[in-house]
Amino acid sequence: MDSTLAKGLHVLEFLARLSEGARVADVAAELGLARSNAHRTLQTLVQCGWANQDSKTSSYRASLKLFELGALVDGAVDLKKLLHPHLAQLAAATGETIHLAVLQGSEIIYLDKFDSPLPVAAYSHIGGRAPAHCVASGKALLAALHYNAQTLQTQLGTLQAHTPHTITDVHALEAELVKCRNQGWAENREEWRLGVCGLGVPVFNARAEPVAAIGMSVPSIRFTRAQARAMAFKLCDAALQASQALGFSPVHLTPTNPARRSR
Amino acid sequence: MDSTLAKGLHVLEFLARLSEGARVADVAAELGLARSNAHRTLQTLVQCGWANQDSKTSSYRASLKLFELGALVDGAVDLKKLLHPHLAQLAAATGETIHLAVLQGSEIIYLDKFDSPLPVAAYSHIGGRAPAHCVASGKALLAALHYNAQTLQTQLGTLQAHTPHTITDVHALEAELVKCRNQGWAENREEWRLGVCGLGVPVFNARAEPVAAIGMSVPSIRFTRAQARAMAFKLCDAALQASQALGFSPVHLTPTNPARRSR
DNA sequence: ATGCTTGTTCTGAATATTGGAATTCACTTT
DNA sequence: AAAGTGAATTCCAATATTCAGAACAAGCAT
Repeated sequence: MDSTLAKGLHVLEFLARLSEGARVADVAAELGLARSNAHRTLQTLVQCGWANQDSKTSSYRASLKLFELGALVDGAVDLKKLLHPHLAQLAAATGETIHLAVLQGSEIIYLDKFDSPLPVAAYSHIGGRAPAHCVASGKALLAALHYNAQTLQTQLGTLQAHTPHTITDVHALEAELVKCRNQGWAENREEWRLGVCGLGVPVFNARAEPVAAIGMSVPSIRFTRAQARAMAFKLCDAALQASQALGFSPVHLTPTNPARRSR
Repeated sequence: MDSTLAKGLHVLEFLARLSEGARVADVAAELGLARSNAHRTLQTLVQCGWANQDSKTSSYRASLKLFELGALVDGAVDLKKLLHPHLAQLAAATGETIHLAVLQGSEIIYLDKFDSPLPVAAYSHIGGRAPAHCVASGKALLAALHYNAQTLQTQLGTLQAHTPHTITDVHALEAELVKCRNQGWAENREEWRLGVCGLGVPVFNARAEPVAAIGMSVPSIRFTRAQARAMAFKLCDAALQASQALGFSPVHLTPTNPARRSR
């Protein structure tokens, strides 16, 4: 493994996550490097265009190259572009916070988001992450992937609790996912943040693979059983249309297909 | 300069710009590396989470880490978040394609975009770039920065022509920028893409520095003098409100301030 | 002025990287 | 089934690179 490259990537990530500029000493201290070492690494990042150096304070920050390339990453770019209008429509129809998420290891990453005009505890942003087992989008994707307890264990590791309602047992999670598949959508009842509930439905591509999930975040106040059902139906409709936008065709469904669901 | 880091960054950029996955041999050939060298570099990227390797085909592609960090880059994140609603409103009011851009060297980068429902030659996307001297957003920013011919020359280099209408002389560009400052907005009359015109107005932060531009792309068919003026007024209003959202205060304007403009 | 902090440059010593060859692997063809 | 192909991966000794500490420079506060 190229340690110089690994070190440079860590420095870049450190810069990106910092909103202010970082000085050489900051970087050296944070990553445990010699000052001279940190200095040369930062200079390399600047010369390659991945960071900028403020000419006055000589502090460094990540450049827009990261933004530019981030916007190009495959999987994000296509999904986001194709599904954006569907999310917009759903957001307009429901007035709730809607997001598009994909699974990455044990977490989901939000690719796109529409904020509700109504006051919601806004806790996610585009590019942000959340543990897959705590949120509706994540559970929808895990359910669609038909993971069993064994696979869940290896993919997610220990199920960390984030509220008293978080599911922390793999077998309980497996049972929950079965329920999701049966009812056609996933629910999150304050399992990630207290006061926030959610719904999630998977989106399938032309090969009927679950590639993303559409999620909705709702304050627990507005999340009665009847309201949840009504929202879930809208969400399922939107997700089906989104899947079709990706070339998914419901007629291909077989009894063993993860996308099968009844209403 | 850390050559290993530079090499790794090039590989990462290559992966990001590619929509399909790349094999070891592709990377090696493209960047002129030995296969074993390319292999280790790619493995390092995977281990650090910046790339994924397809377990079937063993091909590599950039991971969502790039997307995640790209969404965090300062300057992009704040501007985009704060100005998004203003762009949305403008897009809704005009029905034209609206974008938010910042200056980066000789080019502008699109931070945000609203597509027009009307048929437009859509040629830009979020994260995409365009030469600053050819587009209205770019000219608005250059004008707001009060660059003279000398500075323009060093910052932009040779002014490449992209259509017969592109301004390729620095002194002509300088004169054009004066005109922009006087009328309060910048225009692009098919200087970047034939058939596409545009308008651009700078957005200022609390220190009255031009930090971004709001632009509008319009097919040349709909771009008569009267229509352009009407749109430009709306654009100026939106840009002023956007500037105020960043803490800009028009009362601070002085006669020498770049933001001064009359209507 | 003087001392403190921080960025940058310089150096030999130590170490990681390099690229060609050998090996394994996954498929395809005979 | 066996051999053949093309690619990914592993190995290894030569070598070029990086490392860490010290020295230097520059800015700032005391």
